[in-house]
Amino acid sequence: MKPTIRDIAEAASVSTAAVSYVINDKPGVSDETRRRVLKIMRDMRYRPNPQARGLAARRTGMIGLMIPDITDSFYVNVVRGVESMANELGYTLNLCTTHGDGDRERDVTERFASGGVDGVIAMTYRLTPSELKNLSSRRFPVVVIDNPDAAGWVPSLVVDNVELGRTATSYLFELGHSRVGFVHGVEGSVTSESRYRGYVETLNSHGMELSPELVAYGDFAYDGGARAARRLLSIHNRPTAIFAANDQMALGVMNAAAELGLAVPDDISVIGVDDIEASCLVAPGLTTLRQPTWEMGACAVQTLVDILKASEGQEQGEAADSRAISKVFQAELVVRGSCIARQP
Amino acid sequence: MKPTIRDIAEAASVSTAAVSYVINDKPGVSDETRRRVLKIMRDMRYRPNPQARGLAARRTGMIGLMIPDITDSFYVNVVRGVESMANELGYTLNLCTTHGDGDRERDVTERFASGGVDGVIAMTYRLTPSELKNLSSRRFPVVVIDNPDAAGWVPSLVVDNVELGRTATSYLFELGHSRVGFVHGVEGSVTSESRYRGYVETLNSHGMELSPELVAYGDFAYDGGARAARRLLSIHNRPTAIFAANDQMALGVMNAAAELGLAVPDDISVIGVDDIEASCLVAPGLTTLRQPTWEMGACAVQTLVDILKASEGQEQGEAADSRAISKVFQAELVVRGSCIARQP
DNA sequence: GCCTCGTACTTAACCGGTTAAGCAAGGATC
DNA sequence: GATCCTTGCTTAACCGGTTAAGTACGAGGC
Repeated sequence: MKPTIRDIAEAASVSTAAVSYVINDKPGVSDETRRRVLKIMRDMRYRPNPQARGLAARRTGMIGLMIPDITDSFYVNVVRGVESMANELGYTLNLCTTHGDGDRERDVTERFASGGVDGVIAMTYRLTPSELKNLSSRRFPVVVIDNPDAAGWVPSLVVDNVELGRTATSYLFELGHSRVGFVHGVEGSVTSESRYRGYVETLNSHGMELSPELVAYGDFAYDGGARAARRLLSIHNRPTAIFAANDQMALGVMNAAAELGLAVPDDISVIGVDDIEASCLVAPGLTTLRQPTWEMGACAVQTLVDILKASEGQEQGEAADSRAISKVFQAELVVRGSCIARQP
Repeated sequence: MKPTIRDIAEAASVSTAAVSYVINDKPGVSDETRRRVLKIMRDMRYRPNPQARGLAARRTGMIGLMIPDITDSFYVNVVRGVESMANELGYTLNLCTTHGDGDRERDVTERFASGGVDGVIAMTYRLTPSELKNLSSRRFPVVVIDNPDAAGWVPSLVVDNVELGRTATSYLFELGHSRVGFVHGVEGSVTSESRYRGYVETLNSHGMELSPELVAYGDFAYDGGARAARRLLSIHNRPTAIFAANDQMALGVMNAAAELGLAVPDDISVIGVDDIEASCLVAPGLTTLRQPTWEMGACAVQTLVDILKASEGQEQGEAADSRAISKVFQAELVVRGSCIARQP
């Protein structure tokens, strides 16, 4: 059987308390005893039981991570950041996927909150800000990523999608394109709407009016992008560049263009968002906007752990500075071959 | 503060033991009391503390999941299967990525074994079979996925990569191709070697000799595939079809071919393995072999939980049927546009 | 009427740690 | 020499559950 703290205590002829102090690097043990105990722990291959530790110390050393879909590279990259930082800070991850189902999200958070984890990093679009707010407290922090609605209610990390839209559109303008199409994601998506706003703002700042025939709806998937492209590219004064709200759609646009006999980038430039793996596996490579997903994941853990650390000090529980910290991240342009200067 | 079992017991005027019996659906409580306790639990929004439960019952309800890389779609799809089934069976997941680092793998399993989880599902190529065997026991089962070396030592789930190689190669032969190139992954990869064996066997069964100039090494990545393709396609009697050991390389092959002025599939057919997202986002779509990743993930959990259940009965610990169950899965051909019958 | 047995509980030990409080010994302070 | 800190430990309560063993009570058998 695995050795327990009692076995170690016995072997070292000290009390379990002393061993506990050694384990946790607390004062009150002489250097000599400390060394002896450490040696015995090593010799007996002792590892404290995390459950018992957690129970007594009221911490689990685990962070709950809730994402809609582990297939989507956006989330996956956030997970990587979370994993890295969590690991560095001595936490371990409890992963749950929700498939964007609100009930499942409630279920999972409930389970998390019931003592399974010390805090939660959530990517959710279904839970309302007040639900999140209710769940979250100083001793059970919830950090939300990529949900602008939650900002102000709970600690949040978001990408500035309006600015992202501006960056993408400005880039195309700088290349000399003036008729730029836009492909939305699913209708009602806050993310897509924000990118659209950046698009419109940039048009306006260049003294242009929005042409409704240059805007189409996709569904964030390849086929939707292709459909939208067939629409946009069949109008009489067709755009010379298309900005799609994500890469899957952008790739759909590229292939639909090819089917229509239009070469990318010579006849039409295409830009996407996300920098998914496929974007550098196609020819020409897709120019896109990379969101700092890894960084956000890492930052989320950092934020969570900071709150946890802060709560250790004061016993207040709720009071004090309960305003939610929000952090805004900017996307970065990744230039590949799918956009070129407009042919004169 | 959150209610504990004592609060419930008090509110229901029974002992904590009675409440525990209710929680765990055990006999020894009258229907009336049971109902009363259940109602109170609901009213007080009581959820038993998983740590305390685990400590007392010697189970955590968690499964450790160790994968090399969460970016690779093969692993991700396994994770999805694991997640689904674990969820269904009432287990929660503890995810760790190792980046294929042996020390980290040892570290993680060590941590898992020290009481964090009830069992482990591991995708590892660094730990030796005997290390795995040592780690694994009836009360702490380890199920290994995709490591043929481990089969026979611990319960294992593997894909029949030789058969996969045969399927891919036969398919190309059936389309009339007789000069078929092969692109290896990194040198020494068991997976790649197995696929290669299937390739060679199929050649032989069609009465052909292996032509060494038709075999090249990639590195499982896009660039390696492209490099290999440039080699294979520049020989004087070039292949009419290429079988790459994974999709990333196959896409590299496709693009390199295009750069050389060869059309896919008209001049050259290409087949890959894995069915990554990009494979259906390119034009033409990449014909590939899909491994039953989801199914393997789900099956791994099933196997693990079966062993756990079985161990509850007998107290033997080690003895009895300690032979490792192994299960072999077959890949499935996914036909898209990148392979066509050889032009006469 | 007594014994036995099953049912519906309760009691209390235990899981493996943490931690507040207590205490003995030795040195400094006055 | 009595008092007061420190230092270095030990004791024991506690975290929130589970579970073996014990008990009280009513029904059934003889």
